[in-house]
Amino acid sequence: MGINERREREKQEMRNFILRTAADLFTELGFEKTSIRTIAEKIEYSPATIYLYFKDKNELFYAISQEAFQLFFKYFQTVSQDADPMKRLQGLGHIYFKFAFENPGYYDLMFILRAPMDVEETEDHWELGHQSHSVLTGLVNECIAAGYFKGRDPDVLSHLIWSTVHGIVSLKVRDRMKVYIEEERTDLIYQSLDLFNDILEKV
Amino acid sequence: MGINERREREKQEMRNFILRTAADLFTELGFEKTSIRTIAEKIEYSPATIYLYFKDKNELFYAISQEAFQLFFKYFQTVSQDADPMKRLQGLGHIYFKFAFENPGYYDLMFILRAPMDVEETEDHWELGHQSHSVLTGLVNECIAAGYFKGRDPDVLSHLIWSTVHGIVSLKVRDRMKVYIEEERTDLIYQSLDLFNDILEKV
Amino acid sequence: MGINERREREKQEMRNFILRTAADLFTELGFEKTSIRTIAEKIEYSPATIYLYFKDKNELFYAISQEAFQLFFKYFQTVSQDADPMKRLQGLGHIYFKFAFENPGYYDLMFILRAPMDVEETEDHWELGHQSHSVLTGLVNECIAAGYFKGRDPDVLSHLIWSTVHGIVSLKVRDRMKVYIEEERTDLIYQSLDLFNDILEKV
Amino acid sequence: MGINERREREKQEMRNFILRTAADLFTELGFEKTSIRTIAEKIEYSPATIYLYFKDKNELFYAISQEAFQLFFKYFQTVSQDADPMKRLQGLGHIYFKFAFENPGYYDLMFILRAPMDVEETEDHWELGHQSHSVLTGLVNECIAAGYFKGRDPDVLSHLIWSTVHGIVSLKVRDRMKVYIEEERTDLIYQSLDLFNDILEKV
DNA sequence: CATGAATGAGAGTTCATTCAT
DNA sequence: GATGAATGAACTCTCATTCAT
Repeated sequence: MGINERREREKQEMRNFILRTAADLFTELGFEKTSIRTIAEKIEYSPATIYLYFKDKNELFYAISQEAFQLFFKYFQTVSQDADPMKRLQGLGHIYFKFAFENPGYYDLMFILRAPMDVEETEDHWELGHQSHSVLTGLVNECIAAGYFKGRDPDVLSHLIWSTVHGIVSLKVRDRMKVYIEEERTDLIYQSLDLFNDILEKV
Repeated sequence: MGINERREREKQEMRNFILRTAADLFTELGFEKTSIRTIAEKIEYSPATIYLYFKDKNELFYAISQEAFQLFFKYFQTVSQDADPMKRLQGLGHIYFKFAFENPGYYDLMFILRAPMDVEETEDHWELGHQSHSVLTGLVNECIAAGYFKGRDPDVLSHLIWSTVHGIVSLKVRDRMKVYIEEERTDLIYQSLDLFNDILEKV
Repeated sequence: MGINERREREKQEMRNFILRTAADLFTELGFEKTSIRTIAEKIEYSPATIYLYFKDKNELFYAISQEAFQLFFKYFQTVSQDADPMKRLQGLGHIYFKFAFENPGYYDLMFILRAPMDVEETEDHWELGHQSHSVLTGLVNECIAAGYFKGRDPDVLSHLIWSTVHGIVSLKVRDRMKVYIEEERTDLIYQSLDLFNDILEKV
Repeated sequence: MGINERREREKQEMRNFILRTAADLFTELGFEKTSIRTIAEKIEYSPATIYLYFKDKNELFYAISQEAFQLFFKYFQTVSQDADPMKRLQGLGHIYFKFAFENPGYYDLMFILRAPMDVEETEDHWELGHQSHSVLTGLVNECIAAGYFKGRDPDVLSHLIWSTVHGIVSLKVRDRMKVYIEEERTDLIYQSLDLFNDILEKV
């Protein structure tokens, strides 16, 4: 058993190693331009080796996506402990930004990329996505319980909030801010978020 | 003369035909996965034919993009004549939606796709984009002049507004609304927009 | 009749026009890189037009070759009228150089290019080549009659002479003089020819 | 170790196999008309395989060229040990012929083909060519030291000698001896060389 | 477990050539 | 007589994937 366990562990480590490297490359080069060979070169193994750990590029893609959602969820756990749920909700936007700008490759994968979704795995694949989303809806509901958002539908609220932060992030990530002066773009992003958080209190 | 005119017209029609088809395919498959061959097959011509109308894949991409921005701008012209600029601004969101959902391929190309921007054309290429954007900033400024958005920065406002509608649209277009019940998604989108428009008055 | 004649004449003129242009391009770009389209563009006609005057690229190639040999022969006619055949023979080398360096494209075609010789025309195609060559052999024989080249075979002599000048020219034309200092190359060529001519008298 | 050695050897053999085949095809069809596909077909491998051994068509070309110059240099090493440098110089011509007619593909590549020299390697690429050439200039200088070639410039001499043998070889290799009777061509070549060698003593 | 070797399929692109008008 | 439109065949090159060792 001990031997088998160690083997299993080593196998997992290798898998993770590949995963991390692939994720880095996705971030650096984008999905389409990241080839199995590129990954193989970076991990200093042969392309064939990758196929020992992942059935094909698709499975690799899903595994990375899984990783991404896990990390995303971890970021969400760091939400402030403030008594006021509105404060926490406002902080969540900043956490979202942090994740997106620290892991643009993951973000792309999770929320923008039109990926090969032709596999069945879809069910449990979104599991972690749901969990993260329920952090948001949870906060929205807490806000409502605390007297905010009077008369508003929580689903609509969560959707609007998500859409807004996603919109800000994805215009940036996909380089669509050319109408704004280059030096001011980063500022603009945070000002927009702050403005939105401001408004949130008045909704 | 008549002959030449007809020829010219036919040539333009063919060009448009290719353009439309390519845009559809770009939408369906993404830029990288849309090959000249795929387009050729769909229009039932040989790949070489496409090169009679476009220098290379890049030029084709730009032409589509150009078309897209033109159409986008046309949509923007239909903004209501309401005396209250806030009403007009609120209407603009609906127009934006209309464009996006009636032309999802174009939308993708314009605001989501990571495209080969390695060409020099960049200057005039974004011209129409700028024009459309200034419709938005124009309305925001009018609103300010009319007493709305007191104390707010117009650039931040326009960026937030754009980001929000873009966020709503792109989550939909890129199929990232799986956390919401399928039948309610469309409703949700419009409710979010209405909620946002609502809020706008209070900013 | 008059009409037909004029038509025939015009047709010949067009043919020649194409021929000249093609020859220029061959000189400029080399055989392989000269496409029908390139030629068409330069003459400002459509590619299809060229096929009205030449069956295919091969025939065009042969026609140019024909032209080249004609011109070559013309150059040879300018050989000096010196009483001493040795002087005339020595002058022929310079004429050969003149042709080669004034018409490097032709020279390539005639003496270097591995051309599509898959056609039957071969018989009369070399006719003019033979004529030019017999100018050389004629002079060699005259030299022998005048007492030069005692005990030497005229065929061997003519072949050696031709080979030598061709060797000098083709090393230059095909850019194989890199071992010699760039500025001295042209000089070297003429000095070698002069040296060879010098030697010739002592053979 | 033994395994790795064998693998390495096999890899080299494959590389050489491709190299030889490509050289043959370059000879037969010229550089431009020799496609990767043609080579692949001839070696009965897929086109992609060639890219495992050579980065691209250019590198393949350079590798062949390299090989060719190496072999050429080896031939030159076999020059006779005769005390009289003139004898050795005269022998060099025969060695040159031997190389050229035993390796016409290589010869073509080295001294005739208009190849894509757009790469930077040019410096060390001609290294071996220079070395071979200095064998020639060395002999010429020895001859001068021994009292031959009185009053002649060594550079001009070496250039003339090279040009002459190159001229003979390249008229043959490029099939331009149609003016001479087929059966006598080979003889003619050697007679011209002998005649030239003869003359050399009198220069 | 790891990989070197190989490949089929497909990418963008160019070109000589044809043919209806 | 001239050509616009079209194409089949060819090009170089890349990539995910397989398999014997």
